[in-house]
Amino acid sequence: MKIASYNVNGINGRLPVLLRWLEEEQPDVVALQELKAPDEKFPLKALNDAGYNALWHGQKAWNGVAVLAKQGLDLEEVGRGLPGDPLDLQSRYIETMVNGIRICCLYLPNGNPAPGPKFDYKLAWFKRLNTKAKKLVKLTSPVILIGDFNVIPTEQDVAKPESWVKDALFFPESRAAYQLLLKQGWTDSLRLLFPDEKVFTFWDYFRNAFARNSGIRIDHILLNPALKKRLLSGGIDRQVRGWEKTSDHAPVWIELKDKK
DNA sequence: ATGACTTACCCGGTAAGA
Repeated sequence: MKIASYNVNGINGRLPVLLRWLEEEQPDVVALQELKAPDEKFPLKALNDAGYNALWHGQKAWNGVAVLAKQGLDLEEVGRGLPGDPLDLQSRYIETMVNGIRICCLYLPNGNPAPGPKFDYKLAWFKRLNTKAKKLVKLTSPVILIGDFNVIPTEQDVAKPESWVKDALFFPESRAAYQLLLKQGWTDSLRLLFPDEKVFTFWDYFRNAFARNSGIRIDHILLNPALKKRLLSGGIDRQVRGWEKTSDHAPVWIELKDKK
């Protein structure tokens, strides 16, 4: 089973790109972030026609997450939003089950400018995620934490570390929170598969960053111990970043061994 | 470089992204 994550940066604005990628790569499950669309504007028909069922948690103009699963797979919602904030106004988390695998799709706050209230919100949201993740990692059933974490974990995950030191994505507090998460027992699947390489999932629109491969790795697929042993392969569909009217992120994916 | 790009909003300037 092939499971992918893609920050689409506007699901309606990027719909042709999303559909082309689904057609070419045929992922079984997709976690989407940054829908930038309210629930009623989610392009369900186009996705159905492309062979996918969907569950989504949208919001006007910003944020928004969804899980797609190929028709024929069993897709069910477990819940949306994280505990710990009574208002929880931003649509950044949706949890689903797909054929027995718990898919937890998240879009962690960016947090810039840092320091400041947005950075405080990022760290608070991260703390809520880690509280939730601590329970999930212990499950004996398979669990995936997948999405745009807006964290550059280490210097290996950025082309030019010095140009990101004043950015919320690379602040010590953000990196520390991600390390705390891993310490719970999660496996960063792409880093496990590419231990010595610089691989990126985001290149900004400025300064011709993609052509210069001046990227960062911020989209992550974390596996609990029950799933780690089923990891076969993975990669980044970086060609998608070179398409017309594309997102500033590229899709990232893993392939899992089918359960006996 | 409170820069540069790109998009959603409502209808041209602001907010947000990373």
